[in-house]
Amino acid sequence: MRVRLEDVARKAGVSPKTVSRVLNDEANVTDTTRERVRAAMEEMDYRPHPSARSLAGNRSFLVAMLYDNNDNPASTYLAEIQDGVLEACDAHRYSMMVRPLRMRDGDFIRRLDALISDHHPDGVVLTPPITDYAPLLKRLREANVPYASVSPVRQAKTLGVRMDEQQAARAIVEHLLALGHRRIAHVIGIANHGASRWRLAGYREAMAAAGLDEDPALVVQGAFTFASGVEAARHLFSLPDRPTAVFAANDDMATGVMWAAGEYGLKVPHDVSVCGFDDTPLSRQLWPALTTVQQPSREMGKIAAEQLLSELRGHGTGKLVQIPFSLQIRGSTAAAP
Amino acid sequence: MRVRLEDVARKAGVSPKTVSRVLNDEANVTDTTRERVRAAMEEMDYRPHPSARSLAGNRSFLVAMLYDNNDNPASTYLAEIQDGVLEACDAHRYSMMVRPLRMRDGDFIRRLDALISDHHPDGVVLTPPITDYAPLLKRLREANVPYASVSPVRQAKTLGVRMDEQQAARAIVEHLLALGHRRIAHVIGIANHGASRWRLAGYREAMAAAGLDEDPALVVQGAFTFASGVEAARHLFSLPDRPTAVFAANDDMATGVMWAAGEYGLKVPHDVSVCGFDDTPLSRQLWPALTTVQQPSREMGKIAAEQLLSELRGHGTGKLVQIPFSLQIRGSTAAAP
DNA sequence: GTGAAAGCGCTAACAA
DNA sequence: TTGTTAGCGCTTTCAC
Repeated sequence: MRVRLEDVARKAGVSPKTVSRVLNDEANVTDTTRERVRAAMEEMDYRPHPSARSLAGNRSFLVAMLYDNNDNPASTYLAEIQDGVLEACDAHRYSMMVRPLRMRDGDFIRRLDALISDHHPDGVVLTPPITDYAPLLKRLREANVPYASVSPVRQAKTLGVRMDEQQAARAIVEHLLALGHRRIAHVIGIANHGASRWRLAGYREAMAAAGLDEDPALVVQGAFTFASGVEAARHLFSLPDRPTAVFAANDDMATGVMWAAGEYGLKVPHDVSVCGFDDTPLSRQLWPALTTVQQPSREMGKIAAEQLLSELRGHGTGKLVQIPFSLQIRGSTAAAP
Repeated sequence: MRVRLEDVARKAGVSPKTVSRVLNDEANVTDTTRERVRAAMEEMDYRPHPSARSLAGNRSFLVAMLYDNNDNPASTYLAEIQDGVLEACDAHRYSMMVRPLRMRDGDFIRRLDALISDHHPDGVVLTPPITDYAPLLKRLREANVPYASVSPVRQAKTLGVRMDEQQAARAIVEHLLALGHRRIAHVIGIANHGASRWRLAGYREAMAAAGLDEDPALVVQGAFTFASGVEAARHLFSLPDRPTAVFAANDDMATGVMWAAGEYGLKVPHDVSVCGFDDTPLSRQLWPALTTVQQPSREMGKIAAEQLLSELRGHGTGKLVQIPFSLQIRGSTAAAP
C-alpha cells in the first residue's frame, strides 16, 4: 500500500539509515549512492510519513504563525502574510498552522504553552503587534522555540523582515508638502504599536525638515479603525483653522477621514487631501482612490518564514531583511487649496 | 520531562491500554476507572503526543481547509471562515491546516494528492467555489476523505452549512421595490458560482412577483471584483433609460457601482440606490454605507467544521445546516427619484 | 472490563 | 561511508 522508507532502501540496495540520510540531506553519503536513492524515491513516489518522522526525530516540521486577531482590523493584512508564510513553508516541505492569540486575554501564555506542548512547532512566525510582547518572547526563549518576526520593533538579534516605515511616512508627508500643504494633520494608530510610532516619527521628521513647527491640535490619536478615523477627522474639521491635508497612519483610518470629509461638505482632494498607509485593496476601491504607502505583506510573510526556516535548517543563519517601500500616489491628494 | 501515557497509567494504577481507552472515549471502562484515569491525566497535565497517536492509530487529527484564492477577491470572507473552522477544530482538539488550490491550474488534483499523501487529513472543509468542483469531489471520495462544505450547490448527501441566498436576494430586491424602484438592475457574479446563480434567481423571483418584465439590458455580467462592478455600472449608467437602483451580487461590485456613479455625476442614494451582498467590513466604511445582506461567514465556517467533526467522530452524523440571513439596510438605498 | 505483546515508520546512537 | 540495534509514544490485536 503505502511506500515506506524501507521499501525505498530495498529497491536502492542500501540500508534504511542511508535512505534517511538522503532524505534529510545529511553528509556522509557518496554522490552515487545519493543519486541512486533519489532515483528510487522518485520512481516509487515515496512520501515520508510526517508523524513517524517527528516521533522518531523529535522535530515536527511544523511552523506556527501567531497573530492577534483582536487588534487587527484589516484582516487582509494577516491573510496576505499568511499566504506568504505558507508559500515558504510549502517550498521547504514544512507544514504551517495558524494560531490566534489575544494579548488582552489573561490566558495568552497558557494558550501559547498549550500550542507548544500540543503541537511542538519547530519555530513560529510573529506578526504585529505581538512581535514585541515581552512575555511571549520570554516564553519562547525558555521553551527554546525559535521565531522570526514581521516588522518587529526591537531589531537586535531578531530574525525576520522589516520596512523602513519611518522613511516611508516621511516620504508621503513630503509628497503633501510638495503639493503646497502646510497645515498637515496626522492621525496616530494604536499607541505602543511600532507602526504607530514609526509613522508618527516620520511625520514629525518631514514637518521639522520643512521648518514647520508642530501644531499639537493637528496630531490626534486614533486606533487603526475606520471609526476612529471618522472621529479624529471630525475633530480636525471642526478646528477654526482646519488642516488642508490629513495623513492617517493606516488606510482604514484614512477611509474614515474621507467619510468625515463628506459629512463636513469637504471635497477630497479639492478641499482636503487625504493619505494613508498599507495599500490595502480598499484603498483602490475608494473614490477618489487613496494615496498611500505600499506594504508588500505577502512578500514580507514569505521572507520572515524563510529566515526562520534557514535558521531551523542550519543553513547559515537567518537575518533581519529590510525591504524597500514605494509610494502609491492616487486621486486623494492634490495641490493645497 | 514529558508526561507520557505510561506515566499516567502508572499513577492511576492501570495499564496503558486503559488510559488509551479513556483518552479516546472508548467503551469497556467502568466509570470509576475512567474517573481515576481522568484525574491522573488532569493532575499530571498530560498531553498526548499527536505524532505518536497518528502513527499508531493511523489517523491524523488534522482537518484541512481548502480554498481557491484566485477566484476570491474578498479575502476577508475566507479569513472569517478560517477563523470559524479553527475554533471548531480547537474545541475538539483537532489541528487545522489551510491549503490554497487553484481550479484554473492544471495541477489541482496533483496538489490535492500531495496534500493527502503528505499530511493524511482526517477530513477537509471546502469553501466556495470549489465546493462543487467535480474532479475534487471525485478524488476525495476515491481517497476516502470525508468533507464538509460551506454553501455547496449540490446539497444532496452533502455535509456542511448553507444560507438561503435566493430568498435573501429576493428580500433585498423587495426592499428596493418597496422604496418605489421599478427599473432595478442586477450585476451578476462569476458565472457558474452557486452564489451568482442564487442571487440572480432571487432577483428574478422578486421582479416577477412584482409583475415586472425583465429588461435584459438591466442584467449585466460581472466577476465579483471591484473593477467588474465599475465596468458593469458604466454600461448601465450610459443607457438612455438608466436604472434607478442597482443590486450587485456582492459588496465589491457594489462598491464599483458606487464609484461609477461618481464618474457619471450621480449621487447615491439620491439619484441611484445601490446594494450588495455579503456585508464585508468594506460595506460599512463606504460613504454612504452599503445596504447589503449579512452573511455570518465565521459562524458558517464553524458550523461546517463541526458537521465534519461530528461525522469523523461518529457521534451521530453530520448534516447540512441551514442558517438564517438578515438584511442590513444602510444609507446607499433610498426612495426612487 | 482489562492487560500483554507487537508494531506503526522513522531516526539516534553506536558499531563496523 | 555505511549498517545495526533500539526505541520514539501511542494503538492495535488478541488473550484473559
